[in-house]
Amino acid sequence: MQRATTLRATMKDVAQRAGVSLKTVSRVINNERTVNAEMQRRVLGAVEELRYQPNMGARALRRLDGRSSTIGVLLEDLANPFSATIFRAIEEIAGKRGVSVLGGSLDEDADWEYALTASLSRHRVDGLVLVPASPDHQYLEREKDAGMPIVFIDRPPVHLDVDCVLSDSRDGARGAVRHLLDLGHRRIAYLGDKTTIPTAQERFTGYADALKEFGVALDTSIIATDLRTIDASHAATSILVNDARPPSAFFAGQNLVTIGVVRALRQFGVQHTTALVGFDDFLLADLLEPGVTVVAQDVVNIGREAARILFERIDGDESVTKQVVIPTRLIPRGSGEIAPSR
Amino acid sequence: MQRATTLRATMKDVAQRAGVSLKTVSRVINNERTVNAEMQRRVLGAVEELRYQPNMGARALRRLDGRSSTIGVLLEDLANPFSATIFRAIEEIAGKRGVSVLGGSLDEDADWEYALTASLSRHRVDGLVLVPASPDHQYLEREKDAGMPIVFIDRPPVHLDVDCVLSDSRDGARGAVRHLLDLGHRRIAYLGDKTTIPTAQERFTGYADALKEFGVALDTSIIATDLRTIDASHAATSILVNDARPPSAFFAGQNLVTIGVVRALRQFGVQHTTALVGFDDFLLADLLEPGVTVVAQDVVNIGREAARILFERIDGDESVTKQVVIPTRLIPRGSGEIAPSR
DNA sequence: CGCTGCTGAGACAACGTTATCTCACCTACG
DNA sequence: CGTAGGTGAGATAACGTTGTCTCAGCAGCG
Repeated sequence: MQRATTLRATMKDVAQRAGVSLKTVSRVINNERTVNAEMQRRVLGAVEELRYQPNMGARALRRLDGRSSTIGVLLEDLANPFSATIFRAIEEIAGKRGVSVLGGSLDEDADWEYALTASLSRHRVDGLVLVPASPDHQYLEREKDAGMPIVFIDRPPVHLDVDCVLSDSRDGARGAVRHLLDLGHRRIAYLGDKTTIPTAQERFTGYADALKEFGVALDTSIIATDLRTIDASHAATSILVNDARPPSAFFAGQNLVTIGVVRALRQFGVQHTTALVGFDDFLLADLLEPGVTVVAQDVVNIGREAARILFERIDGDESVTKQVVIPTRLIPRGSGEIAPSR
Repeated sequence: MQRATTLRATMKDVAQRAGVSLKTVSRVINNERTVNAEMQRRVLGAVEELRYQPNMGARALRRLDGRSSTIGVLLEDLANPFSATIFRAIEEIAGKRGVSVLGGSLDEDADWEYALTASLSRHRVDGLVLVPASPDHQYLEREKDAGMPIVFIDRPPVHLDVDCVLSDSRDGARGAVRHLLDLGHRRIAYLGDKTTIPTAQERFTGYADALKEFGVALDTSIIATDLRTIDASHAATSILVNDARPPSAFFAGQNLVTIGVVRALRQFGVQHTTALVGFDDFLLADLLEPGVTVVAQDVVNIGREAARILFERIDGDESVTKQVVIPTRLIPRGSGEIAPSR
């Protein structure tokens, strides 16, 4: 079989063509200043003629810093807008530095997380951005020690000391529920994602905080958790809406959950009489009737901040690890401003 | 400076620990059968203890086939649902094979496409999936010749012979416009994306086809192109709606364009009297009032098919290049079923 | 004029793997 | 019992780069 690499020009080929030594080509490619103009010209000419592209793998192997010009980004699900927006923000910053991004979706599967981080480790990525699915992150200590900076997004690291960027979930949720309480609601349902997800816990805590402030007792009969899909949320909402004493307001702890609630409220024709505030904004929320009031996360900035920190670490920043909290913003659009009926 | 790679165990370390030769470790790692059980046990023990992870870069360098276990996926914009869904579908198939995916967004910028394909070439990706922004793809011939299979998505290759997967844009658009014509509409506006995008051209052609079938002449005063954003589409629609002779129906050639039309129709309160069909489905289209009728693309299958073909090529398939056309589907939801007013 | 120091360029080794070659050992056979 | 053939394992080279060492050539100096 033809060796695949024989098909591409190597430094050796360029050197031969330019009539210089291998090392001189390397010097030109790496912009070292100790090469005279004429030789440089000849080398660049040969590079052009042969369309030479340096082999990053070989370079990473030999270089002292071992950098692969590659980072890994593992998110929950690249097809959902939250993950996709973050990926895009990171990719943009990486691209400017000439760094390529390896991306993956974990789907809340811890084993898959172990598999993909191992794969990235084998590829010797220069850094990792992670929205973890696993409950314990100590296993990443080894990678960190091997010189791979890690930045967590959305969920704080457990048993691991690395940087983290997240929304102020608890505060955002508290604000949303206060907003409903201020309007007079006292029977506010909570619908949330898997309770193993720290952000979901935080949001629930914010919900509980607000109720407590107003002296309202938690009522487990109007609290539903572990809702992962539009359908699950739709089903849970349907039951609540048709209860003898339905909640006068809903607080939905996540994107898809919110959409499920919207669908169910409309199905039973109570969307104009039941209040709703959702956590996390989504496209077209303003065009529904009523518009959906949400606690918006600044997703783009979460991604940018994570990328910024990661590259600082890659560039040698050894300062103490930090946790960056990005504030949320309540966007009233109608559904959250419906007062309880008499 | 400490050499970064010194921090990670190498085959040599494993060999030493297990008391065997380097090559024996290599044999175990690569599941070669010519190693006896006892040695294998010792090697695997050492691998475990040292948490050895093979260096893919070094492996790719040395192996005859030069495979990096990496592919590149360059799409329009990873933050938009079309691109994100495709990326996810490809990533899923690649993941099952233990292949990592380098992703990038081109934003219709041809120069950025040249830069990113060059970067992927330097990383020696095993294959490339591309939604091109450039008008001419001959420059990729070199990569193809170097043994890098390429699959185009959504837009056919120009001056390059590679596989391609796309939706039947022309047929889908024709069907959508026929649908409106059948209802009696004769004044149907066309709003579309950049005319340099082949898919946009196809959709316009489908629009023109249908009008011709019904003997309706093209009217450039109700045709707007080069709309790239919700705002641009909103502005164009606003003008048309407020015209002395407004169109009775709109055909929107792309996702964001459709949303811009929806916004404008509602702003001027004509969403229940003006028909609308959009190309490409979007989340919540069914929850708007009226629900938005769309020509849905089978995005997941486009991505899967592209990945399938790419890996077949990587596995050595040398058959003649193919073009796979995935059919579209008209989903009536209300907005497309509004009859023209008398 | 001879020595020092600098500058530009090549020779060579090494990074972490795998491919090839070699060899020791064992089994089977005449 | 001697030899052919097979089998498991190590020695060595090579992949495409970059780091280090070396050296030729030359300017500057006493």
